[in-house]
Amino acid sequence: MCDFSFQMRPEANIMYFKLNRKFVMRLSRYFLPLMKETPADAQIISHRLMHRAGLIHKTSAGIYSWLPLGLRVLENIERIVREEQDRIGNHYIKMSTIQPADLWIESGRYDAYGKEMLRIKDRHDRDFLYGPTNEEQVTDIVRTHLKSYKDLPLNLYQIQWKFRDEIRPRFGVMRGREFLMKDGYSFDINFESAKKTYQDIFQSYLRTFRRLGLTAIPVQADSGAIGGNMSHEFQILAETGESTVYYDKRYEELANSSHIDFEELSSLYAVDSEKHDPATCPVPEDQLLIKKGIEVGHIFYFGTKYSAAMGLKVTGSDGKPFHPEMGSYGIGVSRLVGAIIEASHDDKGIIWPEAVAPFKVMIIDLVNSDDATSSMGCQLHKALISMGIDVLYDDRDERPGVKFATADLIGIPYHVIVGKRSTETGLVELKHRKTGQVQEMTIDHVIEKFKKDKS
RNA sequence: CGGGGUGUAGCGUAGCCUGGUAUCGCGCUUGCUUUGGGAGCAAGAGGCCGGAGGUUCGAAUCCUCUCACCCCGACCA
Repeated sequence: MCDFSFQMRPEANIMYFKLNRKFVMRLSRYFLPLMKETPADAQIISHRLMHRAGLIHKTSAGIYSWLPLGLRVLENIERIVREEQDRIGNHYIKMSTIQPADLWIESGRYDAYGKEMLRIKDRHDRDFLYGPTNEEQVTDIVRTHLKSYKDLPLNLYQIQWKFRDEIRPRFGVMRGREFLMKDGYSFDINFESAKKTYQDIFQSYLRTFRRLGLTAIPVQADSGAIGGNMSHEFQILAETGESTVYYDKRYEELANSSHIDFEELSSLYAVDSEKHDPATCPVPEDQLLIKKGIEVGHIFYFGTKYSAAMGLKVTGSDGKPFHPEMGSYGIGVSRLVGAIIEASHDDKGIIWPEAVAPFKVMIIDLVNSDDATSSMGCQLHKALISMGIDVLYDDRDERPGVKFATADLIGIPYHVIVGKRSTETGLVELKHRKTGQVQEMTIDHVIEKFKKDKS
């Protein structure tokens, strides 16, 4: 048993001490309901793995609760998305999930939205809805507080739960009815400024997805009556994707280059199967890639559609009121958890990209009963935690095979294996989940390695 | 919403056609042995068979209704 002198309640199934803002996570006390067998209703790999690895619990069709390990991933994604939003000067807000129907009647979408919208009545028989999206609501907020062109451009975003009563939810969190989404809304003084905003966000999205360990292909999407290239879907490539993406080979090199050029990227050919026409496709056949994609982001410019319908006006520099130009920008945060697994797994389980992994390191202590061995695991555990690294310590009384299988299944990027041999040689094994590479080294060496990683 | 299918212990399942109060595996509990890739033996705990009604001496099984869930299609971050 790993003895932390400052621990309060070793038996408690709670986080019980805090050091450098990291908590001790002993697997024997962690709430991680693993499953050897897959629930019969899970069809695709990410859904199965999410259940088996104890990430989620199904509440109802297309509605999930997030368990500790899954929530850590969800919040890591959320954090990265926020950091990238804040970096380009967008403002973080949180709108209510429940909205009055009146707002939607104003925009004309209350009837247009149909059964996908979850409609609710309160005790006074007034009509409300659980928000499927928030254009009306944000427009309402802005119209009451925004008065002058000097307040523009403005971009408000939130990360909030939404509900769309899909006819047929499927694929777990990838097509749920309740889902967590980053939705942002921009307000600009004119088209030129709106275009600049759009481009900034386009680039920011590519950076965001890259940080999440993904390659996203921005695919031209319908921009309705406005036309032009002012609507893009961001697709990440995975065999189980629902859409088929046709795109120029050059995308992959450009998307991975250090600087992102909007004009260059958006001029390349990338469309979905509906838009692809071999007759008019400008890309030679040997340079055209056809892959399955999962849509994880969608951005579009829609001009004054809502500002006009809902009477959002500000005073211009000429003293006259005008309707700001708007756009909206979504990232499917909860969907990304599934999408990342689709893009990154093997037959043993999940392989988390480091940036979103629930823990960075898993210490696999093979012989807990052995004092010397467990103290090696402990020593490392304490050292890594004090460095601010998230560590999950497998101190369970289980056989080695079970521990290895668990570590592989839940996909922690680095495994440190402390075994009987370690006490004799003073060496532990550092294993990289993704490559399977194993190196023997001393504990100090492991600590050094992660120190370097951090800097 | 149209078409197809499934509800039996926490999970995966047998039994249903041919009615007689439920099978097996995993997991869980206890003990002993084991310990570098999901251990072995032994002893246990756990199920008003999705729900309601009906047929019958008797229903997991047959009939009717209902609810939930899954798959294929059209829609969507």
